[in-house]
Amino acid sequence: MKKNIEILKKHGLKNTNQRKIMSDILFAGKDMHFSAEDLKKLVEKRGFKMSLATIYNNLQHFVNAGLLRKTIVDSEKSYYDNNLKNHYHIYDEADRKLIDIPNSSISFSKLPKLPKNKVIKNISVIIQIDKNSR
Amino acid sequence: MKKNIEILKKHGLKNTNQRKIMSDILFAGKDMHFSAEDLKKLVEKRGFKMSLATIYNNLQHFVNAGLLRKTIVDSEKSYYDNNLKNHYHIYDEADRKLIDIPNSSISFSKLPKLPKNKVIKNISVIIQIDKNSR
DNA sequence: TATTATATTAGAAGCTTTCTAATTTATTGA
DNA sequence: TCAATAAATTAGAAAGCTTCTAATATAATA
Repeated sequence: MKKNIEILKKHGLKNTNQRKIMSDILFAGKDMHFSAEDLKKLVEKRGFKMSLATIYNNLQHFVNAGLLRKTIVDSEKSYYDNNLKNHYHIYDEADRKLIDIPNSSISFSKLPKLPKNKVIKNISVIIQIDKNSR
Repeated sequence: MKKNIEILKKHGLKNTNQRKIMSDILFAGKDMHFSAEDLKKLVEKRGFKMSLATIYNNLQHFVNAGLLRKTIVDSEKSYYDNNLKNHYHIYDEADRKLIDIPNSSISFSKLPKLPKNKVIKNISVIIQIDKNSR
């Protein structure tokens, strides 16, 4: 896919086979949440081999370039999100699944005063669902 | 401190030297955020030795017993919080510090509809402060 | 207080993530 | 266009964080 190569170039990232493979999966247009290991499995499913280290390194580059987001959900593992629109998450502990919810579905009527000179970068809201509910 | 021993007993936790040491630090009445490694340093500062594994194991037990909370802030490490009152967090990326903010300082005017039969366990709000603001 | 059952400790093992030397890709100049 | 040089990338190895489990300690029972 030519488009993906151009996306990489535009962000100052060298165009390598490994990145092309990752981009084909990540920028196909479907919203997804995944760990590095998840992505490795998807790469292998397509018949390619790639070191997990390479996947980690490139995910970091993609995040720095603004092509992906690293989400804060779980303290055991890092998860990435290719949905760049501002949004919140519902996290279901039972199946460890993250569900995107649009920005418009949560509103604040009150927010705290910040320390002097501090600026909000992001507000992350995670609604945890009880493991025992079903 | 006798009180801490009783807290442990009340929660079905056996009374060991290691837990007494941890309790003396954690339940002294001061709100704190810390990692397992942080706590190990505090233990050593008091002149005791304890395996990091023991600290991890016991932190988990304390969380299960409802004496501590595991917070979701950083995907690199687990952080614990001895403040059990419902509250939210401001996370300052620059110095990697968490600041507690009381429940009353944030209000929602709108929350999303949940999937059928699912019940909210917790809403975690983290306000990330921009690294470059000062 | 001795015996049996249960829980805890901490070294070792297992994940997840980062580091760095070898390699690949891009750039420059002829 | 092609060789030489510079810069970035790959992936094995190392490091860091967390869990597992056999040996040990604590609690329960008689």
